[in-house]
Amino acid sequence: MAQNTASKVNETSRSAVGRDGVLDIAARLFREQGYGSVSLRKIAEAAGIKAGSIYYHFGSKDEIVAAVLDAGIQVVHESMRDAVTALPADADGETVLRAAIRAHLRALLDVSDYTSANVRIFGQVPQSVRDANLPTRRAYEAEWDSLLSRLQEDGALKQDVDIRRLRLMLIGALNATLDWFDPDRGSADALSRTYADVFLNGILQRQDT
Amino acid sequence: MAQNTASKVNETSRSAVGRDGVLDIAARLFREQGYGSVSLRKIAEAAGIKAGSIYYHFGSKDEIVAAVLDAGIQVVHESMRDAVTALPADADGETVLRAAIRAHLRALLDVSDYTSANVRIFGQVPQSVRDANLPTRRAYEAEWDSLLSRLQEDGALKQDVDIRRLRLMLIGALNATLDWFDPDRGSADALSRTYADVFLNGILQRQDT
DNA sequence: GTCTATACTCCGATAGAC
DNA sequence: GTCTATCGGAGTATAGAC
Repeated sequence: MAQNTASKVNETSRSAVGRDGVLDIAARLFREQGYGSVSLRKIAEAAGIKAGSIYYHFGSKDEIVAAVLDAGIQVVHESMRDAVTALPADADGETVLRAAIRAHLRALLDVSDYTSANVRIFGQVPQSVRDANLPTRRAYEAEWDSLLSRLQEDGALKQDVDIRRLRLMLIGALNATLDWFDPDRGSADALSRTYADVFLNGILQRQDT
Repeated sequence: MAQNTASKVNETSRSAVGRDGVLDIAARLFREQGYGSVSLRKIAEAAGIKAGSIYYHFGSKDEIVAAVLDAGIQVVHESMRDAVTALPADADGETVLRAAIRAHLRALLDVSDYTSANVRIFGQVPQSVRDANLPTRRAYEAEWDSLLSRLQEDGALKQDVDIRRLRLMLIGALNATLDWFDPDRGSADALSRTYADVFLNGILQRQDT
């Protein structure tokens, strides 16, 4: 986010932040403190402006939150899709799934305040804001369902697992890392390997060695 | 919770709720609506009393939330420990783990507004309230670590998985069901079986059939 | 134990000057 | 684009009657 619109940069006022800057700051605060604890006054203070000035850029607090939520899904969606697309066309199912898991965790834990803010505050925002975010979410969920279905049809995944439920389990497990992930105890990439190991092969010691 | 203290029941005022009743209602509202959306006025209204009357039973809103959070962990802790203790002494690792998973999901999804409220609002409450809940949480986490370590020492679990990380992954995955679980699509017990299947054996189609 | 009444704080939002 | 000033509402909490 906050990619500079290089056009029409010659304006009179040189705000240190601008609309995208306010969004960046809001996303960071929402990720750090949750929805209820972040007031427009806090956002404004962190942005170096006054609360009333926020309304030049946004019509309401809901509008800010909605923008943060949508961007959060878009970032992780593109991250996941790009990671899978970048693989060789003949990559096997395990490789594909590992890449998707790594991309999701990277966006969530390393890259994006927007994605982590979305995961953290989605359950705290007003119903109308949640509803507005749903189409974007559905698209990302469909991407996962499509990927998992393909792997199952190729015979890489067990036939008896329901795709929707598997996606809910997988994304839910990955998103839960936000509550305890500590980069000092290991990178997001290393964590993604552990998740892939567990989901792919389980934790039971197998007798057939 | 709200177990009636059968002693000294002969009092003058016959409140329909009492302290435990207020707690029950608060837990349900927190589970349904989250922390920020539930005011003392809402709790009082649901309890059939006025907001000011809450302060006869509790010193502050934080005190209510803290009581709900502690009870939530205690319920799921006892549920899990009882389920494991009730097994035959010679139950194998897989059986033990399945029982623990089922007990956790039952408490979360079927039985207790306190447990579900805890999972839902823990990340939304003031830091001081979170801190107050930590000892109770640590005890439950230690119960899981003890169980998982025992299974690993018995050779039931793979040797290369870190117990703490495994516990975080497992509890996180189970708790995440709260966001999407729908009893119309299958029972909590059935869901617990799917989680056990995935965590124990993974989702990869195995060639050694 | 519950009521009414109220103090105090903070919030989202608006109006108008610059 | 940002400022100051302010409105109306809702929140937690307290005091004192019953």
